[in-house]
Amino acid sequence: MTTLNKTYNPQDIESKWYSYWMDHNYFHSTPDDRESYSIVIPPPNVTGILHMGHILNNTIQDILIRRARLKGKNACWVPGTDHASIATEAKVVKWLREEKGLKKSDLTRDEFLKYAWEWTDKYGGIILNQLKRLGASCDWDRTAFTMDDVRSKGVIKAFVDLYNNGKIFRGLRMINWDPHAQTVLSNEEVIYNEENARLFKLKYIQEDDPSKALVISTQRPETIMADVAIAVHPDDPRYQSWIGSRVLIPLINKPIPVIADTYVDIEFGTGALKITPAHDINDYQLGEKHGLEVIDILNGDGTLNEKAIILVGQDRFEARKNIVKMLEDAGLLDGIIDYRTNIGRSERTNAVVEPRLSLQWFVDMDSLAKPALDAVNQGDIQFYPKNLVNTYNHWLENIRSWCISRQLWWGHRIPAYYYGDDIFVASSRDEAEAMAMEKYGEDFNRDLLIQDEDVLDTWFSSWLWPITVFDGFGDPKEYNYYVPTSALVTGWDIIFLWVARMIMAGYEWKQERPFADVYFTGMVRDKQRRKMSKSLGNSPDALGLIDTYGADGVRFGMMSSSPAGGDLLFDEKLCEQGRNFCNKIWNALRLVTSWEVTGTADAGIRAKNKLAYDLMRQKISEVQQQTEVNFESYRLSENLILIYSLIWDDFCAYYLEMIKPAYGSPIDAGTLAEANALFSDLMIILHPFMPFISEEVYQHTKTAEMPDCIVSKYPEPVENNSALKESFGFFKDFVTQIRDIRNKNGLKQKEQLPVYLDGDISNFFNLKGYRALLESIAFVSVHDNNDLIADQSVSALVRTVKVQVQMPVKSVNKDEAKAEILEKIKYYEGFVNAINKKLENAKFVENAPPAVIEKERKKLADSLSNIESLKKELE
RNA sequence: GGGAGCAUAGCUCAGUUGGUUCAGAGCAUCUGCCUUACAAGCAGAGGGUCAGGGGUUCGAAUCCCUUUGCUCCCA
Repeated sequence: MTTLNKTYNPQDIESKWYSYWMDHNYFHSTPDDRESYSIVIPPPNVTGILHMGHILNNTIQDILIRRARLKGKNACWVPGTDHASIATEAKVVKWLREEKGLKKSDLTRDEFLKYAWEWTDKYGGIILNQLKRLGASCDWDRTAFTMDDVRSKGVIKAFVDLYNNGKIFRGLRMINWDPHAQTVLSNEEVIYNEENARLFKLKYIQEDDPSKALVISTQRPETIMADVAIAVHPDDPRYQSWIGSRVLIPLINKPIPVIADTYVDIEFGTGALKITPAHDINDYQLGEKHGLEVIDILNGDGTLNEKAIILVGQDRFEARKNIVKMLEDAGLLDGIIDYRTNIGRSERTNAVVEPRLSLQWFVDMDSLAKPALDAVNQGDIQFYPKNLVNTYNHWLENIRSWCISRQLWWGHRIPAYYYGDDIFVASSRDEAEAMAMEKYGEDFNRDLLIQDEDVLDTWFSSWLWPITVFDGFGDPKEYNYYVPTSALVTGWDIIFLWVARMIMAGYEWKQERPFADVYFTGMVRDKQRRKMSKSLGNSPDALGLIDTYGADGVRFGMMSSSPAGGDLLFDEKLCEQGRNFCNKIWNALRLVTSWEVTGTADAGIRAKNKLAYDLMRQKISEVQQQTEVNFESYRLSENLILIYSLIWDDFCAYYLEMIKPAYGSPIDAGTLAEANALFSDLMIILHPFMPFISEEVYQHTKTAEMPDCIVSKYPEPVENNSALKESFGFFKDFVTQIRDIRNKNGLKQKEQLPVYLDGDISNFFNLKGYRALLESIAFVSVHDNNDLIADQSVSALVRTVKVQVQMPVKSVNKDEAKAEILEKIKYYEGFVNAINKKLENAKFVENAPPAVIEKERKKLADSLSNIESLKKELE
C-alpha cells in the first residue's frame, strides 16, 4: 500500500518518464527482422517554436508510432528540421543587426553563412526540445537537417540528375517576386486573399487632339510610366475611333498606341486597359502577342528605378500615394472606386508579390506528374480524408513549371557553373572544372568559371526528405527497410508544396511510393473559427498549456475533437477535460492501491467479482476491436473517446464500484490481482494517446515480470461472449432504473431498498450471478417473492421485466407515477400500430429480408407484453 | 470564371453497403447529492420535422433532382 497525492501532478511524472524512456533507448530503431513502421516528421523550420499546429500534428504521429510499438513492430519516427531559406535568412539578418551590429551587405557570402550556422546551432534545436515536452517518441539519434551533409549531397545529386535528364532548365519567365526577401517565389508560395483595394480612373490625352481623353482603370497608377499601350475590345463601340491612334501617358507625356484585343473585358472598369508588360503577367502575355516593348521600372526591393523618370527611388506604395496626388493636381484623375480584389502575398514575408520578368531555374513538372497521379488514383497511396484526392488531381493535371532558384545565401547553392555562355552542372566545382577542361582544353581559364549565386527553394530539399533521412542515395539497407514509410501526417495546406512533390520524388528516384498513407490534419482554429495566428493573438502559448494541463491533458484536448482533414476548433476546456481525465485515472489508482489484502475470500463475493472481471474483459476486447477498425481509417478522436469511456464509465463507474469492498474491509488477493491486471491493460490501450500517466499508473499496477508500458504488447482479446455482453447491458438498465427511482423520490443513493423483479428474467440473465452485483452496486436487497408493500412501492419497466422498488415511507406520488405509465402505454400502442401497418403491407413482407421481418415481429411481441404489464400496474 | 465539399441536439462532430424500440457521442444545460478514490467528483434527466421542397423505394439522415445558406481549392 502506498500513499499517493490526492490530485494528479503531471510535471514531475512527465519529465521522469521521458528521461527513463530515453535512458532505456526505447525510441531508437535499427533494422531487424520485425516488420517496420516508420514515419518521417514534417520538418519544422529551424526558426520555429512550438505552436498548436505542431502539437496536433506531432501528437498524431506519436500516437501512431507508440501504437505500432505496442503491436510489436519496429517503430521508427525520424525527427528533423528544415533550413527554411527565406525565414531563416531574415531571422539571421535581424539577429546580425540587433546583436552584432552588422549589415548583410557588409558581409561576404562565406562570412554570412558562418553567422547563419552559428545562429542555427544556437537556436535551431529549440523546437525539437519542445517536442520532447509533448512526449514525442522520436528516434533522436536520427535527427536530420535539410542542410546537413547527407541531405545536402542528396539535394545536389537530385539537381544534377534532373538536369542531365533534361527535366531542369533555366529560363526567362514572369515570376513572383518578393520585394522584402528580394527573391523569387514559386507559385505555391504566393497566398491569394481578397483585400480592399482602389481602382483609379486615369485620363490619357489623345496625342493628336488634346481635347479628347481616354479613361482607363488601374489598381496600380504608379506603374503607368511602364505602360506600352492601351488596349480596348475590338467590338467596343465607345472606342472604335481610338484604335490605331496614340495617347499620352499622364505626367510623362510619352505617346503609346491604342490597340484592340478581345482579351479586354468590356464590362470591367471603363473597358480600356493599360498594358504594362513588366509588371503584370496578363499584360506580359498580351505584350508578347502584340510585339510590345517591356519596360521594367521597379528595383528588386520594390522601389522605382530611373526608367520611371518620376518618383525615382520611392517605394511602390509610397509612389502610388504620391502619383495619385500628382495626377489629381494635373487634372488627370477621373475618380477612385473602392473594390475587393485578390492580392497575392508572400507566404513567408507577407509582402505583396510583384510579377517580374526574370531569369530563373525551373523544374519541368510534366513528366514527374504522371506517376504521382497514378500512385494516388490507383490506391498505392491512400489519402485520409479521401476527398483531398480531387484537389491533388486538379493540381497535378494542371501542373506548371516549378521555379526552384532563390536569390538568397542560406540554402543549397545551385550546382551550375557558368563559363561564358556555357553552363556546366556538376556536384562539385572540381567536377565542373573537369567538364569545362574537357571542352575547352588548354584554353580553359579557371577564374572565369563562376558558380550560380542563387540557392535552391527549401522545398527542393524537403521533397527528398523520405529518401534522404534514410540515406536513400547512399545506404540501401536502411532505405529498403524503412521505406515506403507507413504514414505521413501533415496539414492539407502543404499538399502541393510538399506532399505531391515528395510523391514525385519517390517515383523519380526510387520508382516507388515514399509512404503508404497520408493523414491530412485540419487547421487549428479558435472557437470563432478564425485561424490561429500571431497577429490575431488568438493562439495560446503551447508550452504554457502543457505547464497547466500536463502534456497528457493537452494531447487529450487536441485529439478529442480532431477528425482527419476537419478543422479543429481549439478550446482550452478540452485540455481541462484531459486533465480531469488524468485525475480520474489517478484516483482510481489511489483506490486500488489503498485496499488491504486478505488471503481468504468469501465465495459469494469472489463469484460476484469474477463476474465483474469477465464483464470488464468482454468490454475491453470489444473496445479493442472497435479501435482496431477505427485505426485503419485514422479515426483517432473516436478511439480516444471510446477509450475514455471504457476507463471512466466501464472501469471506474462500474467495475471498481462492483468489486469495491465495504469500507474498511479488505479485498481478496484474487480480485485485487484481477483489478491490477485490468488496470494495466487499460493503461497499455491508453498509452499511445496519453503516454505519461499511462506509464506511471502501469508501473503501480503491473507485476514484477511485466515490461514497461511503452514496450508492452496490447492485451490479447478474450473470446467473444455476446450473451454475457447483452446481459450486462440489461443489468445496467436495471441499475439505472433503480437509481432513477431513487432520484425522483429524493432518496439517498446508499439507502438500502427492497426490490422485486417481476417477469421472465431468465430471458436476459441468470439472476444467480447478477443478484449480488445488483445488490452491491444499486444498494438494494432482491426479494424472491413479491412481499413488497403494494401501495408503498414504485415500479419501472426494463424491457419486459418489471422492477418494483419499495419506498421507506408511504410518500409515493401515485398520480405522477400513473400519468407516466399512461404516457408509456400510449407510446407502445402507437408503436404497435406502426409495426402492424408494416407487417400488413404485403410488399414489405415480400421484399424485406427475413431478418428484418423477424425483428419487427419480436418488437411487436415485446411491445404487446409491455402494454400488458403496464396495464396491470394501473390496477 | 473552373472545381470540390458541407448543412444532423445550444456548440463541436459520429452516423460505414438504405432496415434493431420514432437518430448517437463529447461539451454545455437542468435536477438531486460535500456518499471514506475522485466536487478536476457522483447519480439522473431534458433536448433534434436530420437546412427547405420534390422524387425513387415496402422502408430515406443515408440514393436522385431542386432551392437556399456556408466553406475551401484553383485561376
